[in-house]
Amino acid sequence: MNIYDIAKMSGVSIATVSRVLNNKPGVSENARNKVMAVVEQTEFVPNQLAKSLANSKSFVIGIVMPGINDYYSNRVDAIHKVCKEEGYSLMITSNYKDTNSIEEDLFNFNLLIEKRVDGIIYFPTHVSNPHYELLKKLEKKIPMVITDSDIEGIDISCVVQDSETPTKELMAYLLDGGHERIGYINGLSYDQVNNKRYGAYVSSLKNRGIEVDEDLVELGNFSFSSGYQALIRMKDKLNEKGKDMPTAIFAANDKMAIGAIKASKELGIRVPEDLSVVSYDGIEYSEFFIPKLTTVKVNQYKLGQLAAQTLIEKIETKKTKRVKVVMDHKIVIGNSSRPLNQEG
Amino acid sequence: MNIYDIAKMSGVSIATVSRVLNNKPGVSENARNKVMAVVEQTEFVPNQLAKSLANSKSFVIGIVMPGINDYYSNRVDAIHKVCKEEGYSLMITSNYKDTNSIEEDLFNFNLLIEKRVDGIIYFPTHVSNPHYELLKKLEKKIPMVITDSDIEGIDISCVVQDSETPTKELMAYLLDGGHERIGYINGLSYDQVNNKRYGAYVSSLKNRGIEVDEDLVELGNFSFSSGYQALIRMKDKLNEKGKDMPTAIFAANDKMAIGAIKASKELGIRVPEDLSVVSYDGIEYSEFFIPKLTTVKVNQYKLGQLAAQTLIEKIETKKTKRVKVVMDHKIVIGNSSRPLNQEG
DNA sequence: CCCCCTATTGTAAGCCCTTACAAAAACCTC
DNA sequence: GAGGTTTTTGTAAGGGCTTACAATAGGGGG
Repeated sequence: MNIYDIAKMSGVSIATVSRVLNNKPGVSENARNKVMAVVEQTEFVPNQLAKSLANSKSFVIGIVMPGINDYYSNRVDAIHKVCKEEGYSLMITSNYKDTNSIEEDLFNFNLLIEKRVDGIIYFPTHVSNPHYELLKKLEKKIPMVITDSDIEGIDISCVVQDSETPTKELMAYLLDGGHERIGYINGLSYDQVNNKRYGAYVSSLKNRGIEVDEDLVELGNFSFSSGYQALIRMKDKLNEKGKDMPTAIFAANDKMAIGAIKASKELGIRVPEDLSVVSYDGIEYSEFFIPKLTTVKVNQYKLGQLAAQTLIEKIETKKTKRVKVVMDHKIVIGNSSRPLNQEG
Repeated sequence: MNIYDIAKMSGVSIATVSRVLNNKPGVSENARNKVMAVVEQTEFVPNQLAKSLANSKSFVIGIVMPGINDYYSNRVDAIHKVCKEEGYSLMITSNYKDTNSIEEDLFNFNLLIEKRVDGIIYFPTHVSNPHYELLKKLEKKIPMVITDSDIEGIDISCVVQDSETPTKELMAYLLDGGHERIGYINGLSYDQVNNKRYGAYVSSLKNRGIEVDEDLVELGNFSFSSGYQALIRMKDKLNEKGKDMPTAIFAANDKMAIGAIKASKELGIRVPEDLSVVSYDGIEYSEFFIPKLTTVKVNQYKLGQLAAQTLIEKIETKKTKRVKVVMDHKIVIGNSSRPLNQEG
């Protein structure tokens, strides 16, 4: 069933059918009615592939992301919503290699380009040199927006979180509260956002004249259990060296903070009485965890909206000006932390 | 840039180019090399839209889901992984109307059909009469697999959880532990899975000769805060009527259980000492929440895998036999519950 | 009733592929 | 080298749509 059939059945030409189907002017009321009647009766569904082919426009937007997980679900939901409102569909590709391999990102980009998506939203985590080369090649091939990473020298708009300011604010909160021995549970080292957070942690300490103690820094991978284990490792290591536990810990994300608090409880360390734990992300759980987390709430939903809007604007206006959108943030003070000298 | 250009540049015909591009036999080594050289040099990317049009096969699978959220992310991730391995891409559509409106589901189905996806995975929540009509129409139009709901009289394969057995097992655990006043925090009433859980709760009580006390049943909407509020409402209502709180509560999902536990703590009700809370889903967070939840772990990842495999098999073999796959489950006993008579 | 202008309609080419079928080339055999 | 096979190659039609442009119909004025 195609427009030739519809044309025949309604006694008009395919051009007229096409015009009716696309609500274009220049069709008599009579012809329009005849066509509509046949379309309804036959439940005809035009073939978008053919349409896209003829128009060189697919009305599909692609996402290249590290994995479809709870961390990204709000962001993707927002992207989908905006796309839908603007008439676009969403094609999602994600990366299954452990290392978020560049090969697989490349594969995903090619897939989307072959499918002739109108634009791509990229959630990079790594930004290595080969990524740079890859993006450099893509920058003029297809409209694109990057989230979270701002890559210098590449003409691609981005929507990013300001990772430094909130980290500094939260560090100031701890330091002002009298904490000086502040540990850190770090995330994966290739992650640009993560590294900025860590960098701000280090500089916050230095600005107050506090030396960074390597023994207070543990590495995790953003998961609950890695936070759990990181805390246990930290405790063991400090024990061994005869050092005290820190009075506060900054975890690079909420999940690791939760894991660390769980481990603390099991080790008899009370949070926040003995140990303040603060973190980053403001995921939904952070509010319902007991204790409620002190964290930086990043509005993933808005981040997704902005990314989609930026991309669609780029697609539709063909504007080439690079835009950098910085998300606002919000510090949430919960019950997982408190000033050092507070009684209670 | 298209195959005509490539043909011209490499001095062969488009048929030969097409054969080379698709690794088809019957091309001389010489011709193949010439074409490959040009393809590499020009970085030519064939247009999948045209290909799909010519082949009547898009290698795209669509999902119609209620919303892209953390609950579904594992399932979607698994679907994507299987699709990718089998050479399919994924197009996601979700429903933004509060009520998961049938109109929007219909819109999404039409969108995917217009885009000529090869098959659809549907995550229904409602299954009302209009849904039935809709699916009845679609059943022969396009290969489809439904998750979670088994709809009688419709020739569409499904992958479902067994909601009743695990609920009964968990109820037996509570009842065997001496609990008799067992409350329930229900989810949304249109959700088939939810209703089966509730039904099993009711029948478990009846089988032990326990009357269902309506005052012990509260309604939530699966969110943390609805569980939180449900518990507070229950307490207030029981207070008013001069009744005791139940000794255990079955929450229709983990999030509501967590909300309820949070509310309990705030009201001075100790979990599990004063109140056992059990629930359903086994989300990642349930294990790291304090206390660790007693819950039914549903393997969302496997569910997604099975759904995708079932669909792809249907697409590729054109088999018409309806299949019903039932997921296995696992009861996880955590620290949010305990036998009534246990001291501690 | 003729002429001109506008509104409507249809034809055909184009978007980029695949593939059946015909044609040409290469290879064997005797 | 003729005759027959097999392999390679190319032409052209088809998949379903859009749209420029030509053709036709309809309307108004004189």
